[in-house]
Amino acid sequence: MNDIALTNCLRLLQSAEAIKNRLAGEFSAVHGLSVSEFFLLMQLDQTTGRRLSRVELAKRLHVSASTVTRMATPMEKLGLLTRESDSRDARLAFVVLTDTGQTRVQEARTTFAKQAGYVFRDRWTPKEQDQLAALLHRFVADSPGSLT
Amino acid sequence: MNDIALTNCLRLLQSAEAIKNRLAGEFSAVHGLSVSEFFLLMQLDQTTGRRLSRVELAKRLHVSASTVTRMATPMEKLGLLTRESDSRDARLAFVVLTDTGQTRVQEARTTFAKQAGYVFRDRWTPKEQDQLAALLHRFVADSPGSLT
DNA sequence: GCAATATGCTTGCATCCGCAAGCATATTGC
DNA sequence: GCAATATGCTTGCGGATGCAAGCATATTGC
Repeated sequence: MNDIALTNCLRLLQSAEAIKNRLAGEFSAVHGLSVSEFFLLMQLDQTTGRRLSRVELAKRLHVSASTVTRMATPMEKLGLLTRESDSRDARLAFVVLTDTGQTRVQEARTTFAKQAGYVFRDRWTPKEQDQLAALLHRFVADSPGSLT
Repeated sequence: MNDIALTNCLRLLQSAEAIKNRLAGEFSAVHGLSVSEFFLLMQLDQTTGRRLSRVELAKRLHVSASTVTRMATPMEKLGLLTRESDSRDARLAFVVLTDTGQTRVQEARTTFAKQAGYVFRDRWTPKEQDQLAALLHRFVADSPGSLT
């Protein structure tokens, strides 16, 4: 009845919803980026060469390839991203973070960290936050886009 | 730079994405319910009287009121839900779980618990799962739709 | 009592996203 | 080498959802 895994699953999903809703509003207002777009830029920023193919990006963001295509286009027009092709494989179309994009994502990261701080600070001690980080690490450790 | 709250925020959101994607597929195939619909039924099942107003349901599910309207209609047609009105306030339109709906949600809950078990069992010991539950409890404790 | 405001619900519109199909290029089997 | 298959990307379509507007009912201020 009160299965522990069921409970954790529900709590995890509900917590994520609450966090996302809380962050989304003011975050986009400040930097002109949605949380999804911010995650895309973060992935590139933490990759050597600041470039990834679109399918790789899709895997890391847990979205479809078409979503990556549609997310990248407007950000290219804003100058945050560039498109590059591979000389050896003409199918590949890399998404590359520009200098402008890097500046923007670092500013956004500061805001994000501050907001995250508010969310966690009132509920958990630093020690408990470390515990939580260790437990959640198991989940993201085996996926390539851990972002930490 | 490596702010602990930022890390936890990212890990929590990424974990939720991974879990949701993993559960969504086979879950809907077995019971004909999306995860969102299952959550809606769960909320009603754990409420005394098995009925909630639409705005209250919207708050607990972290969705808009219009989404509740559009989610409830097809489930009424399937006989899982009924609509009731309040004799004292004609604006209210309660969403009520039927006996059929209760049977269905309990079956679905079994499947959900089994899937959740697979997700957690391989990564965490029972003791660690208890730790995680305690930590996440802080997040959902103050919201009315804790579902636990 | 009546106007002004608030609340609950629904609907039109825009947006986001996944799926499937289509196209281009690469790799494999013969 | 060439056909068959696989891979990467884009686009059309449909589903889901939030926002703002609209409608019905309740409450408040006078």
